[in-house]
Amino acid sequence: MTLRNLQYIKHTLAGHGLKVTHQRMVIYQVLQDTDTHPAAEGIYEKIKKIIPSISLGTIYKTLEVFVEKGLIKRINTSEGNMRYDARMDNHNHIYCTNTKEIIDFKDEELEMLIRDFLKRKKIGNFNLKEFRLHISGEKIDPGKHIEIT
Amino acid sequence: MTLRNLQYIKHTLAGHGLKVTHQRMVIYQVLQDTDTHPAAEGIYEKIKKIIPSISLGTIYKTLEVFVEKGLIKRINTSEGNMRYDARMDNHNHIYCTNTKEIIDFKDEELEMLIRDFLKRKKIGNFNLKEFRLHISGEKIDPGKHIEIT
DNA sequence: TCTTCGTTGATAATAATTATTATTTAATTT
DNA sequence: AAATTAAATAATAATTATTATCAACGAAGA
Repeated sequence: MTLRNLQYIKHTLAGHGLKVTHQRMVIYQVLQDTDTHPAAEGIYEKIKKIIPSISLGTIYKTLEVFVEKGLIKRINTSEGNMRYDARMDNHNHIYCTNTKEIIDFKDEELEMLIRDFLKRKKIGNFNLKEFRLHISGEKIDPGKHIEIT
Repeated sequence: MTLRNLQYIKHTLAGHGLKVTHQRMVIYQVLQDTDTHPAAEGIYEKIKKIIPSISLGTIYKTLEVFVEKGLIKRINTSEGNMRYDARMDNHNHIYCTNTKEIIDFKDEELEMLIRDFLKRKKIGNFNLKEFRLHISGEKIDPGKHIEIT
């Protein structure tokens, strides 16, 4: 965690009306450095290595506050637990039903395609916030990565 | 529940390798007649009106079995509970973040658009099963319906 | 009808999350 | 810089959602 990052994180938290605490800084930093969309428990394990005294309740509370303030997003899953995403730009998700991985997938063309479609297709009495394509299936070799070309 | 439907449901359950029981028939029928994507608790309330002796555990077990056999689908949500969808054709979902409603939205053009895109965009080491567009936002008047035109 | 085996209902157990509260910490005031 | 205030944290209890267990029951075939 560089000094530059530290300042940036402080600024981000404060800018969202949050009191800057060590716990929040570390949690936010760890989320920023993760693209695996972890659950609370997984985040807890990572943070414990940095702040051994952290409480699981603090993780939950902090995640809730971050979601509320628009710093991170909750991810839609059909599993029994919640997962989080610190990436706030529009992007899609690929779900692997056996490894439970959620892989980011950004594509400008797809985004334009859908955005354009939705512009034509009017949804009345509804204030559209965002859209995301959920692609689901199974990795063929669970040990290897998915490759998008 | 007409006699015709009864026969159809029996056939559907048996056709998926399930023993035909009164509970399963009623649960499947109710799911078929619902497009609100209810949670287990909501389904339980509906079924209790028809089979007062039903147990919540039976609802959960039955839903699990139905999902496993491909009769219904679990829906991805960012809430703390699971929701179910008996509609098995490809369609998309509109999420209202304040009423927690999930509204079906089917559009052939959109489907073609995405299907065509995915055909060009190859995802390696991945066996694609399905895709769905998740649209989220808020109803402007929560008392009224969303209108897609 | 009898038998078999899966299903159901009742309930206990577990997992995930939220709530509570005393203590600690950051920010504010003096 | 010390004192004050208000909010955040840690520890833990409580709640919610879901899954597991098991005796009794019911469906389907012999």
